[in-house]
Amino acid sequence: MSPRKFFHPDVSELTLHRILFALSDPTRLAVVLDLLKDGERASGDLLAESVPRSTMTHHLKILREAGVTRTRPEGMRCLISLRREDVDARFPGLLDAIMAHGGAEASAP
Amino acid sequence: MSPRKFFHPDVSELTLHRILFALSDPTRLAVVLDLLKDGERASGDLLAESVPRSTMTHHLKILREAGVTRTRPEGMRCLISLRREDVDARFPGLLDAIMAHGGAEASAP
DNA sequence: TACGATGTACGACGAAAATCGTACATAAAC
DNA sequence: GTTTATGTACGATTTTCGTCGTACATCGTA
Repeated sequence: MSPRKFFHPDVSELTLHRILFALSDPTRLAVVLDLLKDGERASGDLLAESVPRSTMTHHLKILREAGVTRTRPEGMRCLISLRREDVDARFPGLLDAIMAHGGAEASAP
Repeated sequence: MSPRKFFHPDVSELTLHRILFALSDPTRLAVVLDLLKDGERASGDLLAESVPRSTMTHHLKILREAGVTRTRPEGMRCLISLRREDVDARFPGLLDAIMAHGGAEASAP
């Protein structure tokens, strides 16, 4: 009965165009802006009102496999956080620039 | 006999997710990194060896309509440049972060 | 004007992505 | 063990994207 496992790429495997692609979808960008503002959040609380669960799972998988987020199971739920240090280490200033933009288009599509 | 015209979005119309999408394709990212390094360049000189002209036109159109680049006709050719001030005004630090990454994945796909 | 050079428009094709319903898996509580 | 809450896996569908050939437009020059 192993706990749930999630693949997370190593820092050295992060590529710029993959990260940019992950952030180029309005829904995923809104998620990341939420995380930048509020820190770790339960996946079910992210845009819960406007996106079906299976769709959110899909987007979170893309963010996770691009190395942008970390998924940590906690009981029944999943806690999502940014891999800020990792992304910063490889692409310094990128998340800062995105966070600086802030809530201007943080709403869901 | 009007000269060729190209649509360029106003600074206020730039959106983060559109810009990130424009930069998320390896070919387009390579073009932008070239422009960051060398300044204005003729479109025909960009990745000329590896990308057919109609394909390059397509990518340059996406970059231009996202507000990342400016296209300026000069005789038979088209000179492409980054709209650095405009992108910087709206998303400070974004291009800096991308340029900092530099040539690590500047090669074509 | 006719020609060669450069770039665009358009269309077709295949690949990839976004959405989401349903079925299944996991974890906690009863 | 059963139930309930949460999230994933899978598949189907539709849309979008990337590629590129061909035809056309623009520009300079002979």
